[in-house]
Amino acid sequence: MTTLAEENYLKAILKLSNYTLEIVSTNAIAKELKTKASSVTEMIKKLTDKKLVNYQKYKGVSLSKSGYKTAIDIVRKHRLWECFLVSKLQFDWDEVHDVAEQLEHIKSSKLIDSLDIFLGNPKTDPHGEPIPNINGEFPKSNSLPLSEFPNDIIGEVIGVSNDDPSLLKYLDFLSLSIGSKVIINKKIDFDNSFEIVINNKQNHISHKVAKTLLIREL
Amino acid sequence: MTTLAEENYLKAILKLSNYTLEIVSTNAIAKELKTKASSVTEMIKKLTDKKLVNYQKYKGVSLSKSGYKTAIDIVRKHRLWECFLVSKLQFDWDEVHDVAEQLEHIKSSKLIDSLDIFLGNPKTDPHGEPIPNINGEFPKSNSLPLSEFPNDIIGEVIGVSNDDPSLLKYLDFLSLSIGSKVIINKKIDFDNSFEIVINNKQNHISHKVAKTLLIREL
DNA sequence: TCAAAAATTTAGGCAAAACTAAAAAAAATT
DNA sequence: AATTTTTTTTAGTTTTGCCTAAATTTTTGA
Ligand SMILES: [Mn+2]
Ligand SMILES: [Mn+2]
Ligand SMILES: [Mn+2]
Ligand SMILES: [Mn+2]
Repeated sequence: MTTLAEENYLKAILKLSNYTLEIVSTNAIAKELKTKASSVTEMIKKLTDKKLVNYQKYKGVSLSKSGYKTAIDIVRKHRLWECFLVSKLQFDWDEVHDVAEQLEHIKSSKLIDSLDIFLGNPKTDPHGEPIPNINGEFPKSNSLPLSEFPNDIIGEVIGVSNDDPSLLKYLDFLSLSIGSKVIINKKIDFDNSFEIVINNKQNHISHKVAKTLLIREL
Repeated sequence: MTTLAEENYLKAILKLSNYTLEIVSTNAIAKELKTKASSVTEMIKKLTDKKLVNYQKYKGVSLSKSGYKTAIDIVRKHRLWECFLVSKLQFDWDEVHDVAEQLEHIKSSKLIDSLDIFLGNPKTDPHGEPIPNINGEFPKSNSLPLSEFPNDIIGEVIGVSNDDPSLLKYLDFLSLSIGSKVIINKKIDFDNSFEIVINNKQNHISHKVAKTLLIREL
């Protein structure tokens, strides 16, 4: 049985490894979890004892098979609960993340699998992020961050890879949502920002924002 | 902010005080929470510091106004989540308690109030127990435990005051559910058991079971 | 009323998960 | 290659919530 703290570490490692079994550094985990490197080292030892990660002193840590499955399950729960909050309880997309951070730790496979069915087996969460299925497999989609998308081509926003409410509220302000059509007019070299057209209206966005927008060619 | 352990203590005290501000003993709490009296004493001190209970050494503990409200909120959450599991996710009534024990600790008043609306403001949970409203008030109902109900009078089962799955499965086996009609034929003095008619079928139940059945005169 | 029994509290520890400060290893620079 | 900087680990504390054993208070009942 995994503790809440262990689950949060596994989830952080999964995210930092870009959802693979790549090696992740102690410092990166500490930063992600807003904790100290020494705390991370201690927890990694516990996770190693439980065979949830592979670890070599000073060399970093990677998820084991079972650690990966555990972490994916938490992401599955997080994203399904976000769907529930938006589609059944009328939450806005910027209100769901913090509650889902709590709900993702509820332990009951019957609960989450019933919820999945109740929601109609959604493929993506309210931010367009893919939901692992009951076997832990992702529907991989062919998208690029807007920051890497070519100029002058119509793209569709299919997701936002960051659940920070301040970002999401800003996107609302820009009238930018899942399904919006965008075209990059111009990349500004000086600060890596972008002139873009969103639903036929001219806008300017920073590199930091552009990185979070997942775009599919139309 | 209350911790999970604190919430479980408050809930236990509320239950043992019969949902009043009555004084409760250290040992009773220890038994309810399957912990040791010494642990209870320590926790009571913390709850006292937080002004959630009133306490005098060796004299027992009672909920304060704010402790009562906090405890009632947890009961409200517990029972609403049980409703959700049964009415939306098709759980059986004996499967919901353990999951609700986890869900009741999710912190978000928007979540629970939206859930209440989503469920249509139910007045009772799947076991017939009353659900406090958004202001923490119970709909008080005029029911008696079957063990105190008079003989030869038709009663209706309106609730079960214990969520133990083994009890609930046994009631299923007896075809006894919320709404069932019952008549006590005979009280057996030797073991305090009962001969009763459930939906026109003759049965025999123990005192322990009879105490959990809440009956309303028809 | 007063000793025995029961209930409760105190004292002293333990494990989980965090922290700070110091030591050690690895990486980057000169 | 040697030195400085950065990263990581170790050592020693803290807090929360639990435990056992011992001490104290209350209750029981002879
Ligand atoms: Mn989220
Ligand atoms: Mn999301
Ligand atoms: Mn219950
Ligand atoms: Mn119930």
